[in-house]
Amino acid sequence: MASNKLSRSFYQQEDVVKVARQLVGKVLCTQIDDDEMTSGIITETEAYCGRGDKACHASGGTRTDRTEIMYHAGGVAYVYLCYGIHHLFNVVTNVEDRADAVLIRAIEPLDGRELILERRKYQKINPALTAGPGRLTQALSITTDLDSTDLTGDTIWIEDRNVPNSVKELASAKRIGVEYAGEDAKRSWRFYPKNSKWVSKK
DNA sequence: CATTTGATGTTCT
DNA sequence: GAACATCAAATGC
Repeated sequence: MASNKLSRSFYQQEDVVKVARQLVGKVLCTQIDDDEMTSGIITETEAYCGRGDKACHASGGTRTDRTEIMYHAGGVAYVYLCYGIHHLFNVVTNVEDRADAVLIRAIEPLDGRELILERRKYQKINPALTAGPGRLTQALSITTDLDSTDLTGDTIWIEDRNVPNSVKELASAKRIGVEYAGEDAKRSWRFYPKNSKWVSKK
């Protein structure tokens, strides 16, 4: 069966907010070492724009060792450590030097559910398992080791399986945890399916 | 229930 | 030394 893996041209679209919308309902997959493949339906995203968005790590065109990968052409992973504990996964978008990215905040488990439960030390499947940016990376075994990984490769990738969520009505809201960004904190650049349980916060 | 707090490490000033 | 795109456990109603 041919896989509908998202192509480089999908990630290189110029409107990062549009990409964030389109990613809801797509399927994020990881194949780590010799583990079984794990995946989940993306249920929550946030857009970060390199130009004119104070909430973005690369706002104002600042380049540091950490943010350098955000200036890469779209289609690579940006993974960083948050609060010393959590690995947060972003998709770099747009063409080279724009530094746009989409943060994946929540998924609904699909493939490899038993392995996901094991990684999270959970007994049952419920939203607390994978709804939250630090939770889903643990579930899919995404760490900063995977920073800069090419999303068209065989370690982390995103597929379009035309799952029902992809046609649900989307809700939007302010981004989480960016109060420091002043006026930019008010932008409604967070997206999730209306009525979905697999969302970190309403 | 809601709210607070402690854990934890890298980056940047 | 402060800040940080968070989470889970503990405490307060």
